[in-house]
Amino acid sequence: MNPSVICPRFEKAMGLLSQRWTGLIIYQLLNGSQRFCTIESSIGISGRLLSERLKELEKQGIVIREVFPEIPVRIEYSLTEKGRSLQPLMKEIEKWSQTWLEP
Amino acid sequence: MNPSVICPRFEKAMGLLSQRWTGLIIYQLLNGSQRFCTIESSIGISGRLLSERLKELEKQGIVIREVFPEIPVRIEYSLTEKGRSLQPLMKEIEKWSQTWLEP
DNA sequence: CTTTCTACTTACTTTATGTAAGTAATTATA
DNA sequence: TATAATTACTTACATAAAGTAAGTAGAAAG
Repeated sequence: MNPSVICPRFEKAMGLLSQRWTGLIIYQLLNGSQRFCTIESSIGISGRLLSERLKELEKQGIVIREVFPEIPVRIEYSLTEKGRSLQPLMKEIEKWSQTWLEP
Repeated sequence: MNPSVICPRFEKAMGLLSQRWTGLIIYQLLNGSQRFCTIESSIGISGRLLSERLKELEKQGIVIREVFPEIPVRIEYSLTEKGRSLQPLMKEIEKWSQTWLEP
């Protein structure tokens, strides 16, 4: 692998999006904060990877994990401002897919 | 893996974008048609994967491969209309990355 | 006649993803 | 009371995808 010539920020963004499940998790969270098992069943990811991805997205400042100390505890994941700012991008993907892909 | 509840077209589009290198190849080809080795060195992908990705993108109708029977032969890859229609999406990624990521 | 270039392919290693089961705390059901 | 279910994970292992390096074939250049 040779060094690339493309803008490093763009490459980084692509690196994020090109990780499996990352885009779908963000897309799903654009509907509002959600619990682990809700995300899991809505996009069909396994717990193992969802856990891994959410940690990574938290580290990137895209997702926040909130613990509500009720009984039983409730844990919710939601988008930060940085995460929500991905909405126009997601809309573009939606638009393109409606125009150019079959279901 | 459970069945997902997300729009299948959106999922398909995400599946495309979330394959490593695919986005960068398309981004690169938005600058105009290019030869194998040019794409290879501009994004830093290996020949093995570039070959694989270009075949897939051709199958998806996003890229066309053209052979110019000169001596020596010249082979160029370019975007179809479907491929070029990804430009607004790419611009959004660019925009987001400029605002929210560090290089 | 050996090296270089282009557009690949093949063989092999490493990393990522998928699958299944397990855990701990709590709650619901028979 | 015992058993099953729920939530938010983790662990262990199998398979698939990606990375690395070398090879190939045809042509041209030194």
